[in-house]
Amino acid sequence: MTITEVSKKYNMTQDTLRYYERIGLIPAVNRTKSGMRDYTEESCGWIELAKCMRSAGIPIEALIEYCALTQQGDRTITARKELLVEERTKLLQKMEEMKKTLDKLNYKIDIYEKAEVTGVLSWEKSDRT
Amino acid sequence: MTITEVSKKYNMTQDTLRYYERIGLIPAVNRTKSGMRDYTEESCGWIELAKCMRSAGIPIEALIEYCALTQQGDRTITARKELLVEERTKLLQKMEEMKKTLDKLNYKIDIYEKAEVTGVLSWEKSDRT
DNA sequence: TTAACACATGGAGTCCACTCCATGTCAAGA
DNA sequence: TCTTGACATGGAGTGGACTCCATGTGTTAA
Repeated sequence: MTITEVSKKYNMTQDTLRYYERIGLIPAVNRTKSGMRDYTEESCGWIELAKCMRSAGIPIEALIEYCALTQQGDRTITARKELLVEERTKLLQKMEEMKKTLDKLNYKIDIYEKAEVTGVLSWEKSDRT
Repeated sequence: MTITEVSKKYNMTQDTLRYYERIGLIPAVNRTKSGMRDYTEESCGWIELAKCMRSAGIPIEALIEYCALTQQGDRTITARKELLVEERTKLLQKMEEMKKTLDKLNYKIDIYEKAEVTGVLSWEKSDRT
């Protein structure tokens, strides 16, 4: 696949695709004799993984590390697993933060909705923010 | 409360506290006659809200807007509610993305754990990333 | 009253993750 | 063959969110 096709498939810019490859977030992509990128099935798998991880805010540095480990063969399996476990822990923490924020948002929206009907903002104690 | 006390209470740097006030993410804080910040209960409420919202990645711009609306009185109640609803929608979307990523992470960690025992990476089809 | 330390301000610097640009090569249709 | 549009590379620029710094004033304990 050409870079244009991949960028359409995953809805990512060509610049981002080249950037990810350049910094080693995905392994080097195959080239045609003339130097054009020719994405394989496996390249696409990496792109998809990168997109998924980045969409959840997993830092680029961790993904570069993971990609590097992968290219060192099966002896890095434990290291890779540990890296992923660590990122999972951080992700879970972020999700908890977001859940708290969601609750706060729901609470405030509820107060505002009531106020639209009654004309009165019924905040709890000193919570007039 | 002094800025040092507030920064300890919320575990935020004084620089961040001043920064938030400077950009209007929280309303202007009271001052002593000599110009030192003197945080009230309500100021603290704003700090807490800012910290909570930012920890979930709500953009600073939206929070500045919300703060500005709040200072324009009750006639902005609907606008404030709509702003919060919009941010809630985005937050929910992010949480879904994260859930997908979490599933992927769990799947991969599982494969790596099995590989540590069996010595074989049992990826599905072309999913060797 | 005088070190030593807290606080204030405005502006510069940093980090992350892209995104854009200049310049040059390659390819495919008129 | 010529031209136009896709692709390549290296490097510069951008936006968001802080974080640091220089300089000046305030405060307080010995």
